[in-house]
Amino acid sequence: MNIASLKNNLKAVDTASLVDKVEGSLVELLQERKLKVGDAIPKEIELAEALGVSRTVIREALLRLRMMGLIESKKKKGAVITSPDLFGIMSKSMNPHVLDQDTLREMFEIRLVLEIGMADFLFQRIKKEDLDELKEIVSKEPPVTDYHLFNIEHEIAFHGKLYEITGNQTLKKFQKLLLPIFDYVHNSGLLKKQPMLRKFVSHKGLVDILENGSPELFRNAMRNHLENHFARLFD
Amino acid sequence: MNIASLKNNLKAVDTASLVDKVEGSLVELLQERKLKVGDAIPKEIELAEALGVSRTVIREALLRLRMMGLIESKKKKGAVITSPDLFGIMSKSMNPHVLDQDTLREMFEIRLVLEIGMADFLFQRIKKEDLDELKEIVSKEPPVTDYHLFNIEHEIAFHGKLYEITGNQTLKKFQKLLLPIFDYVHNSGLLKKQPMLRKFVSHKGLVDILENGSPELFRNAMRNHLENHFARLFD
DNA sequence: ACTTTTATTATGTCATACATAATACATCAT
DNA sequence: ATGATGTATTATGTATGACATAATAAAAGT
Repeated sequence: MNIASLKNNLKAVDTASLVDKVEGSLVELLQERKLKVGDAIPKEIELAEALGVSRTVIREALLRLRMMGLIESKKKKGAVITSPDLFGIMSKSMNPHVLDQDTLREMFEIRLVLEIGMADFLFQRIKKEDLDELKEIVSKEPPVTDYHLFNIEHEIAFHGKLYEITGNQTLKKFQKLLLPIFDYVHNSGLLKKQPMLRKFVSHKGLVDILENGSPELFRNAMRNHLENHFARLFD
Repeated sequence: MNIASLKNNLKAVDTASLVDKVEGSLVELLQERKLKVGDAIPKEIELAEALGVSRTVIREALLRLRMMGLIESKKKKGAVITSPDLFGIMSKSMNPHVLDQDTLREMFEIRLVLEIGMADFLFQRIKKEDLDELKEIVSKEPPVTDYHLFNIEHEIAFHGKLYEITGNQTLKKFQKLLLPIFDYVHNSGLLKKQPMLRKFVSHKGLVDILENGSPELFRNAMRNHLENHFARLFD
């Protein structure tokens, strides 16, 4: 009898650890019973007895759920269900020092993709107050000097506001996550050369288009605005 | 003495739990010593003794690192350092049934942003073989019927290939992550109405532009191609 | 009625023992 | 000697029991 036929007859005994199984059971519990956010789940000991495993295993499984953002546990109240914050989880391992260079560069690229691609949502959801705030930010724009090719904080204020305008909280969180990466990549020797000082479409130019232009115009303008970054990636 | 002045004098005793501290120490250890991927880290007992805490605490901290994708632990070999897979981590909690509706809709939106914004990377990195493959995919495009507004598998094949062409692995993983979400959102009653059957720029049209056009043209074409989805969000 | 003290409770931490899987080493038959 | 088979070792996985600690509720005191 060869290996292949064995595989067919022996049907893979599950190699999953106890914790794995318990984790599965708990996740099921959460989504089946349609528990509302804020509801408490049973105590560790109760779970241990109900599932017939030790509290150790329950605790490890709960820890996993906690890391996934599915629950939060407080000292006395036990654990309560929470709505998972996807990027909050990622932010844990989003440490520039532990990511390899390829990944860092790719995150850098994704930021560019997002800002060019978000145009339609900007135009769909921008309000008058947003426009005013953008103008306010632009009016405070510091001059470009030789030492500081651009002012990081001002960049963050402007571009961050754009993410906010999209009305997409998840996207906004993503951006917050990308910030340290962007900073790191920009300053490390990861990319080919220092950006040129040539100015392309300015922040003010972008605002003008937001006020009077179209998504199409904005996409192209943003692409142009980010030219220095693209140049460092492509040239 | 009021609260404010207290805050200044008492300098925030760290409320972090033991596990929190140990986790921090371990992360430091990983990034300071510049350990290569595949290197083994000390055994649990050694760590426990070195840091002066119980093995329980060490284990919980290690579990966190494992969930962050920083290490992998095997039965005998102890734990080895791995390069964290950001989206692999997220995929753990990326279960449509545990995410709230707003988040789901926002993930849906992000997909649209990405596909419109990725144009420059497509043009920069596409190879002749990629173009051939895209043409091959398009040639097998099933006809549109009343029952199936579009064939999901074909959609995935085509758009997935685009992500692949960007050469951005992280982006590609992101897309894989988004797939079940997209499917779920599309089929659930989350969005306003069924997409219309009107055809806009086709897959073939997109390929033509990839061959002879420019990033600008592609962005606009993709925006048009996705019009049905946008309509469901905006109308 | 309001503050302070005490008791309760569920998670956090510790210690120890044993189970289990992966590996290395020793053994044996040919 | 070689290759298969058994045995020992080792580090993680699981179980158990105990105590610490923080948050809450209940009781006591003014």
